[in-house]
Amino acid sequence: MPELPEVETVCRALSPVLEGAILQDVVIRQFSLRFPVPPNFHEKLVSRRIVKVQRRAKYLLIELDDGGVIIGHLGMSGRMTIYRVGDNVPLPGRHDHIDFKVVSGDLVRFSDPRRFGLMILTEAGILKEHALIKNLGPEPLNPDFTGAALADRLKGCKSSIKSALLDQRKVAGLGNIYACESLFRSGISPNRRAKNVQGIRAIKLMQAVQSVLTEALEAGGSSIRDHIQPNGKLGYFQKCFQVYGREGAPCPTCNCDWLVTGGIKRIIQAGRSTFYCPRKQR
DNA sequence: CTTTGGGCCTGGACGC
DNA sequence: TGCGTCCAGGCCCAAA
Repeated sequence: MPELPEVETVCRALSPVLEGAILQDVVIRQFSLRFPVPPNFHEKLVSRRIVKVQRRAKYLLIELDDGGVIIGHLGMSGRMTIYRVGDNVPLPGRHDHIDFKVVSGDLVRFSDPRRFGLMILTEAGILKEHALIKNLGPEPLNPDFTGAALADRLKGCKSSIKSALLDQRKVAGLGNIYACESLFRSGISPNRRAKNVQGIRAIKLMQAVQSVLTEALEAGGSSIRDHIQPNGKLGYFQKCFQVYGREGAPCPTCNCDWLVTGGIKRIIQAGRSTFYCPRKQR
């Protein structure tokens, strides 16, 4: 499911429930995720107080009062569901891998049918050096990540700009959907070499990235396939997609005759689908 | 060093 | 209804 806006939505939903809460029990039903859930996961968490819930790139970071940190990732199909005290908590299904129960009676359930997600432990003091964290690029919604900074990071990069946007070392948090949408908004061809996205193009791209992510966040993320917010509401940014998943549809902004042009194209780059308008994007 | 492609998993959509 | 095929928002890792 989740790219930056979806993970941020999850993070914002979890924060008021978990921050300050003491973990009463952690039930692990499935240890086999992208990386195994560590054997001491339960022991390290129970009776600890959660002090902070944060996001870095597409990772959730849940910090404990003893300096422990849970690194969580939702993979492609991961979901967090919040049950407030008194809510009816359904019996766990086969994909409900971990329950975090806090003393107030609230419960957070991690589910992930495809098990590409992960839930592991580290320590706050060494978090920044953790293999999963240390190579992450800057956060695109950080205001000091400018077009010039992006251009600098793309220097010498021989891959396509589309593939570069998916590289978490260059920009953290973009996935296939928001990479496609950002390129469309900025009028840049996904096939352009990344190193040639400089100057005004890089500025426009960075503005597009930030506006797409901000609007998606305001919509509660995109609900395609099974992504829903932890409160059960559907995000609705998928209604705003201009190219993603719209192969053959007329381009929403150029008034070319789409019966002639064929409208939005789908191509494969580095094994991933890219959607774009060849007329608007150069 | 950089870049690409395979693989990890399951479920849903589609064609026959 | 059932079966096979293809596809999916991510990321690690081996290979080129």
